[in-house]
Amino acid sequence: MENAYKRKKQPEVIRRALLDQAARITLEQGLSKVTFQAVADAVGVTKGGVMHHFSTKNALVLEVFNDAMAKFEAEVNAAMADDPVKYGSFTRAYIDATISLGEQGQEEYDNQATLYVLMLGDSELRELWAKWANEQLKKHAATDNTETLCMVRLVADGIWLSDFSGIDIADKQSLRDRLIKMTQQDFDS
Amino acid sequence: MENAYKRKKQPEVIRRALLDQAARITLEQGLSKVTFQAVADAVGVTKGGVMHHFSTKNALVLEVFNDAMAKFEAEVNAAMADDPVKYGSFTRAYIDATISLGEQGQEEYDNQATLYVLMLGDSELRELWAKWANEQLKKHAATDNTETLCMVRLVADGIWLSDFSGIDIADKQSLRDRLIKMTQQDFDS
DNA sequence: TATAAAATACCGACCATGTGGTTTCTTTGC
DNA sequence: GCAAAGAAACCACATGGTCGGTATTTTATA
Repeated sequence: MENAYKRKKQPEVIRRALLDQAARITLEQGLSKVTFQAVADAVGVTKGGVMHHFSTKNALVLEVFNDAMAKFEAEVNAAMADDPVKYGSFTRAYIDATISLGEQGQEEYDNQATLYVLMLGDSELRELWAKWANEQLKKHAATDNTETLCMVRLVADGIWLSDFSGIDIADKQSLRDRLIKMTQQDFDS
Repeated sequence: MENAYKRKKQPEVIRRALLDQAARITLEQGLSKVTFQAVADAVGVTKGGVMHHFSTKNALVLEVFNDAMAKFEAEVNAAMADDPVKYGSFTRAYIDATISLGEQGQEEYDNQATLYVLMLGDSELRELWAKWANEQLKKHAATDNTETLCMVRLVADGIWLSDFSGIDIADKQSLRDRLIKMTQQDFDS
């Protein structure tokens, strides 16, 4: 990204890079460090360049959030498509998308983290998230509405939270297996 | 708090008010709105007054965080003291402290929320939290170390997260009862 | 116990800097 | 040629932080 004016213009590529870097800075340094300048520097563009894509900081953050939400939704949908069983399929997909077993080695990009960090810090984003989540709930009510399945998803959330904050979980793999088992049978009868 | 210079000096009272208001602003408007000026205005004191108690913004936020952690610890300890059964007592106390059943009506001050919001937004606070939490875990390993109990606490975390972000939970009371039941018997045997 | 001294609590004006945002201009691509 | 992509210089302003002052409280001293 060195040569400034002369470089080939690839707005889509730049836009993606801006979103990615903004998300990275959010996670690594907190929302307050997500400034136009910082994002611009990270991508190798000027502040004006960033503002061409996202006219205000709120717009930028909102897009980062929507992007993370879309990725999460895509992940869930993909996992559901691979699941032959209907009962609990959403919950199993949720587990897949939420619990990372990657041990170490840079768990790619944790868009779940982006989602939660942004949402917990801003009440407007929180509302967006709640709306989206409640819609999902309703959408999969037919197959994933039992108390046990709900609880399983809550455990998944809890695991993510612990993981992200660095709290030790004895045997995550075993716990995950247990959760999956809990989705395979109607405990609530 | 009207008369400025002449008013009686009560540093402890002011300090408490500063911490409380800073926490409130954190929850209601986000960390970025927690400025010396805003906190000062909320308490009825000048910026200089705030800075006398907390010399830097980081120091202020750190104190707010420590304060919330202390409150949480006190809440857990109090609940444990009232519990005659040893097995799972920490987990039951954790449930008590984490899951608010207050329906509506201003759930007093949600210091759990303060804790999480601050910690998720700042990696240093996250480390503090992880350290504290892992210590608690170790401290109560004798009575609360089974996978089931761990899972129960994770559900509690999940419930808090859902609650705070506004996601509907079908029957929280019933779920809570179920969690409590899960702490009363050694399912892992 | 009276009083001087030192420390504390707090105010209010000030400053440097970074930030979000505006504008103008150049370059590229169609 | 024209619209989009992006650079570059600019501005207003809020914010974190400094500083010197004043009132009150505590401590030391006699």
